[in-house]
Amino acid sequence: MAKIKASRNGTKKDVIAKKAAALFRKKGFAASSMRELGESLGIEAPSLYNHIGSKSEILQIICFKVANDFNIHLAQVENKGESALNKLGEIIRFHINIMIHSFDEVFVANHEWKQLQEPFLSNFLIQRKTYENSLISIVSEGIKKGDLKNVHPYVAVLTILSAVRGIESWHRNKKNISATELEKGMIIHLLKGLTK
Amino acid sequence: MAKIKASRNGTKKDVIAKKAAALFRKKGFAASSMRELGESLGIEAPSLYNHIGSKSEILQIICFKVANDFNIHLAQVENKGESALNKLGEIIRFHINIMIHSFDEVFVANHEWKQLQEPFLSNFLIQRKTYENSLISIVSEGIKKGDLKNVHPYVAVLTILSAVRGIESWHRNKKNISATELEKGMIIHLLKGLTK
DNA sequence: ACAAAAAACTATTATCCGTTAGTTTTGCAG
DNA sequence: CTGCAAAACTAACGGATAATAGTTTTTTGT
Repeated sequence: MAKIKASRNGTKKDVIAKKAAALFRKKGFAASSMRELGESLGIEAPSLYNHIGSKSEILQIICFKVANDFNIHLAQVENKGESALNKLGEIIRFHINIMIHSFDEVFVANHEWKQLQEPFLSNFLIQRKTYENSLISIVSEGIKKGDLKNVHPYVAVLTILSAVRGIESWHRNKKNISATELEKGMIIHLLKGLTK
Repeated sequence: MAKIKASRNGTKKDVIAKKAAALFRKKGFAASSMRELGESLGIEAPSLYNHIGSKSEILQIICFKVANDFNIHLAQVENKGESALNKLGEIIRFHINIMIHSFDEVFVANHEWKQLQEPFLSNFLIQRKTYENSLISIVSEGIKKGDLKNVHPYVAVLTILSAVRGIESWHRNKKNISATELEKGMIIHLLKGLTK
C-alpha cells in the first residue's frame, strides 16, 4: 500500500540498499529473506522487483559502493604528497569515519562479499588486493625515506587494516568512549606503539 | 556406503565438526546445506543425524570449542605473574598460533556466532566480553605499574584483538611470509609502533 | 481532470532446506 | 558363524525461498 518514498536521500534503489544493509548486517546475507526486507520497507517482497533485479544485485550495490568510496579517498591521499606517516594517519582516520556514518554498508562489504556471484566476486577481490598493495607501497616508500621503522610492509598494512576493521565491534560500546577518543587512541597505538 | 571413520583424531562427531568448519568457513553457515556437508564426508545428509542432533548443534560445537581454548590459555597466562608486556606478547602469539592450526574453527567462531541460537548466543557473547575485560585488566595493570604508555585500555585491547583476528586474511598469502615472521612483525608493531 | 507510467498488490511456481521415518547394510563381539 | 548395535541408505514431508505473471492501485505530467 505505502509506496517507497524516493526521498532526498536518493533513488528508491538507494533506499532499498540502505535498509538491506541494515538487515544483512544484523542477520547475514544468506539468512535474510526478501520477505523480511520488504517488511522493513513496508511493502510486499515481490514489489521489490519493481526496483531491483535480484537479491544478489542488492549485495553488489552495497559492496561496490563501499569499495568505490575507499578507492576515491585513497587516490586523493596519494596525490597529496604528504609523508608516509601523515598518509597512513589520514587513511586510518578515513576508515574510522566511514565506519561511523556508513556502518552497515562497510560491515556488509567486509563480511558478506563471499556471497557475491561471479564476475563480481573476482572484481571485488581484485579491488581489495589493489587497495592493499597501494598501502604497502606507502609503507615501503616511508621506510626507504627513513620516516618509518624497517618493518615488513605487508605485516604493517595487515595490522593496520585489521585494526581499523575491528572498529566494527566498538560500535556496540558507543557510550563508553567517543569517536574522537577512539580515533586518537588507535592512531597513536598503531603508529607509535604501546611501550613507554 | 562408506562409514565415517572414528579415527584417532576423535569421535565421529569431531570428524563432522572438522569438515563442517571447513565448509562453513568457505560458504558461511547459512549458505551451507546439510546435503553439502554430507557430500564432503562421503555420506548422505540424513546419515548425519545418526551423529548430531541438528545443523545448529554443529555450529555450537565449533564456537564453544574455540572459546574454551582461548579461556584456558588466558587463565594460564594470568597465573604466570609476568609483566603486562610479556602477557600481551604471549596472548598475541597464542592467537597467531591457534589461527594457524585451527584456522577454519577460529574463522567460523569469529564470523558465524551470530547464527547461534539462544541460550548459546548469549552465553558465547558473555564469554567474549569476559575475555575482553580480562585483557583490559592486564593493560590497566601495566599502565598503573608504569610498564605501558598511558593509553586508553579499551582502545588498546580493541586494536590488539582486531589486529590478530586479521591474520585470517594472511592465511591466503602464506607463501609470501612465514608464520614466525608475521608473529614477530605484528608483535613489534602492536607493542612498539611504526614510528622510527 | 485524465491518461500514462510507476509501483504496489495477489496468486503461484519450482526449488531447496532441515529433518523424520522406516529400512537395509556394515562391522564388531561372542 | 551368528547376532546385535551402529550407521548407512531411500523416500518423503512441511515449510521457506527467490522469483514470475498478471492485475490493481497510486502517482505524475500535461
